[in-house]
Amino acid sequence: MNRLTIGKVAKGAGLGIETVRFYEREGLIEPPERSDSNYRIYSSQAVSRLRFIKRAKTLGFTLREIKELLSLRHDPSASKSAVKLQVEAKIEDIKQKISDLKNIQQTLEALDECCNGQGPTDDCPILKALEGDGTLTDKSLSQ
Amino acid sequence: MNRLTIGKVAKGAGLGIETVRFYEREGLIEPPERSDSNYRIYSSQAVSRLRFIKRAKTLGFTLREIKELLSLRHDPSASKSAVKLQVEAKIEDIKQKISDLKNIQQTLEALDECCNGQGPTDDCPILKALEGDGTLTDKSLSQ
DNA sequence: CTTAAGCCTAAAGTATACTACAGAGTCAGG
DNA sequence: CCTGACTCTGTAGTATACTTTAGGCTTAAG
Repeated sequence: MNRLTIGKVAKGAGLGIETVRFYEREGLIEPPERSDSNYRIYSSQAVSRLRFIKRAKTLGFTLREIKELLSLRHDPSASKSAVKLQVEAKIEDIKQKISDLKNIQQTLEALDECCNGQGPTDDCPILKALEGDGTLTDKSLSQ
Repeated sequence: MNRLTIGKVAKGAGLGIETVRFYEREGLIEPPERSDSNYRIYSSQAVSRLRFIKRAKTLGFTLREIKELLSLRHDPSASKSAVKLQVEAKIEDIKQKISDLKNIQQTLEALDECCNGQGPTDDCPILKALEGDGTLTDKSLSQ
C-alpha cells in the first residue's frame, strides 16, 4: 500500500512540491485522494506519471502536448485506432523537430568551420554570415 | 535612402514595429537619432543588425545570447574564438536535443508497433504503457 | 484642408512554466 | 507536550519574448 504525501511524490519524481500542485491545477495529473486532514495522498503510480511529464518536458514537449499524450487513456470514446493515430501524429511531430534541429545544426557547423578563431571580431565570418546581405532594394524601403 | 522611419526598418528586417522598439528597450539595438518631430530615424545599418537578431533567433539563440554576440562584435578586444566557442556550445546543445528526441521517438514507435489498432481502449497496449505500470514507461521514459 | 496612415510614450496584457509568499492547520521525534 | 517540518489554499511574482491598448501628435495623399 503506497500512501505518499506530496513531498515524497515530488522528491521521487525530482520535482518541487509547488510544481506538483501546479500540474494538478493544470490538469496534467488527477487530483489525488485526500487524508482526513485534507493532505493529498498519492500512490507510487503518480511518481511514474510525474517522471513521464518531466522527461517529456526536457525533450521539448509543451505541457499542453504532454497533457494531450497523457489524456489519451482518459478519453472514453477513444478507440485503440484513434489512440494509435494520435501516437503516430506525435511521432511525426518529433521527426519534424529532429529535422528542424538538424538544419540548425548544419548551419551552425558551416559557420563554425569557416571561422579560424583568430584575430579581431571585425573579420569574424560567423558574425558576417549572421548579418546576411544587408542590401536593400528601393522597393523594400518605399512604404 | 539612408533615413528610415521605424516602419520601413521593421519591414526591411521582417519584424513588427513594436518588436523593433522592444529590442531598443532591451538594449539589442542602439537608440537611433530622432527627427524634429521625435520620430526614430535609422540608417540601413540598423536593418542589417535587426536581420542579424532575427537570424540568430531562428538558429536557437536567446535574446540574451544574441545581445552578448552583438556586444562581442563591437568589442575591439574580443577575439573571434570567443564567438566560435559560443557557436560550438550551441551546436552541442542542439546535438543533445536531437539525441533526446530520437529516444522518445523510438519509445513511441515501439508502443505504436505493439498496438493492433482494434477494439476498445480498455485493452490498448499504448495506454497501458502510458499508465505507468513500470515496464515500458519507466524504463524508456523516466530518468 | 482633411483625413488616413504612421509615429510617439507608457503601461498593461499574453502565453508558458513555474516559484514564492502569507497565514493557518497537521504530524512525528524527543 | 512541544517544536519543527510538512501540508493546505489562494494569490502574486518571475522570466522570456513579445503584443496590445490608450491617448495623442505628425506626415503624406487627395
